[in-house]
Amino acid sequence: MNGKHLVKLGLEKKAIALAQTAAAAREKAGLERDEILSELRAVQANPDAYLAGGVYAELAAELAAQQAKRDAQKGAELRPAPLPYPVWGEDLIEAGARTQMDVAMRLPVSRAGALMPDAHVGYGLPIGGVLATENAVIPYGVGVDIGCSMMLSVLPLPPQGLHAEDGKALLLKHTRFGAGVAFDKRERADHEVLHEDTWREQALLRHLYDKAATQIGTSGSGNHFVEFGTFSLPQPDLGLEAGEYLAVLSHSGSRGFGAQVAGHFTALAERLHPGLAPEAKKLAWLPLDQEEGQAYWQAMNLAGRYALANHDLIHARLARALNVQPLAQVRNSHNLAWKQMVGEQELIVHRKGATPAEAGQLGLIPGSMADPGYVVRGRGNAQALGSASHGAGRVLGRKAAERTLVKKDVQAYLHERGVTLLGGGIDEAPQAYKRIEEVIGRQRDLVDVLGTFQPRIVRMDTGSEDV
DNA sequence: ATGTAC
Repeated sequence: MNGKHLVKLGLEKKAIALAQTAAAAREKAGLERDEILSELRAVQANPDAYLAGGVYAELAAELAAQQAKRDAQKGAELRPAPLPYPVWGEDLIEAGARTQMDVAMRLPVSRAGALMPDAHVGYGLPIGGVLATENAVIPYGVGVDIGCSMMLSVLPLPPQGLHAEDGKALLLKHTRFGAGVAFDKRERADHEVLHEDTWREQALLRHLYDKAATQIGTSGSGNHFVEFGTFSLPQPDLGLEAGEYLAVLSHSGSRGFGAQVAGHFTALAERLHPGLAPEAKKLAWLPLDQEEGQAYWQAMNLAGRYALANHDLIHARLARALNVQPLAQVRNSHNLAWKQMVGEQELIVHRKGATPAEAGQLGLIPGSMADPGYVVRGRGNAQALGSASHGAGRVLGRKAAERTLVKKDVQAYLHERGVTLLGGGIDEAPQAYKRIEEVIGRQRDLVDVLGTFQPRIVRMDTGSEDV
């Protein structure tokens, strides 16, 4: 018996060495070469039957591992063509976002999807993408800012009840912006989310608890904001009379805590799918029936609750400072995955920059620092998987905005609309966004508009170049 | 989006 006979069986290097050892033992036991080759074929055909023990056990283990790897590669193969998916506001969507959605719809775990009219390019799934998968959750299908969300508090005050200078002072005192920011220990608020047992159920969560506790109630950077403005309600709704109210609108996420959860599980998902095609690398998933998928699901939902807790504290501080109780509140997450019935099947519906819009569900779709936000009620459109856009969507990337836009034009835009801005970079200028009126106009079959919010006093993080 | 290290 020599290597050639084993190569002919189709064995690889490591398996050949193991087969040679086993074959030598069988020769010693007095078997002929043909008998041994026949035994080896039997091991190859069904390695699992030889795992328990005997001369072929090690070879069988190697062959079984190779088979498992081949199965995993095969399970990671993309479909040759994307499953079809509907698009809202196709004329508003750049080609790159379509290309990304096409790749997502070629994943073997994908079952349905939709693209919202604010869609633009992101990492993995495009922003404005909705993707339903079977027994799989994709960390980059949720996004880096897990649980990123909106909240509105309608206050029992007239819109003119707060002067710009007073509003500015309140925002400066009660909100915190910037990467890495936290409240001083003295000012730190508590929230029930910090008392959940969940934090103790994973090493990662235990590790991130202190960061989460120090950053709770803060707003972060990028497109996050807290603003006072005028809420206009043309018809009675939300338990309110029609009219105009002073209101607070916030956009915030899960801060450093969520970002680290996202980073950890994205890396884990990529390691689990080494055979995934390069264009789909950032769409690596975690099987929900395995430990890794369960762990992400638990951490993701905690980050979702934590993000909403941030809003709770922001709104509570401002309402308390004004000595009022909100008349009504609306909130929704727009970066998260949900278990949802799609047809007859329970699927994992990822919304990455998409507002849940099941029939009757309330949601908030902001425009920009100076454009109106919309308070909406979902229409439960099944083709959109019960979703709508999460905002206007970028028309210029951050760098393009910095290159193209001029401070003076942004200031004029703000002035025309009577908006006072604290912080805010040129990369967040209204001109960097699609026209929210058009984006809303493209999704009349997804949501009904019940009210609008016009920003008046806006706080954001200081951008690379201030406005 | 985060806040550190391609």
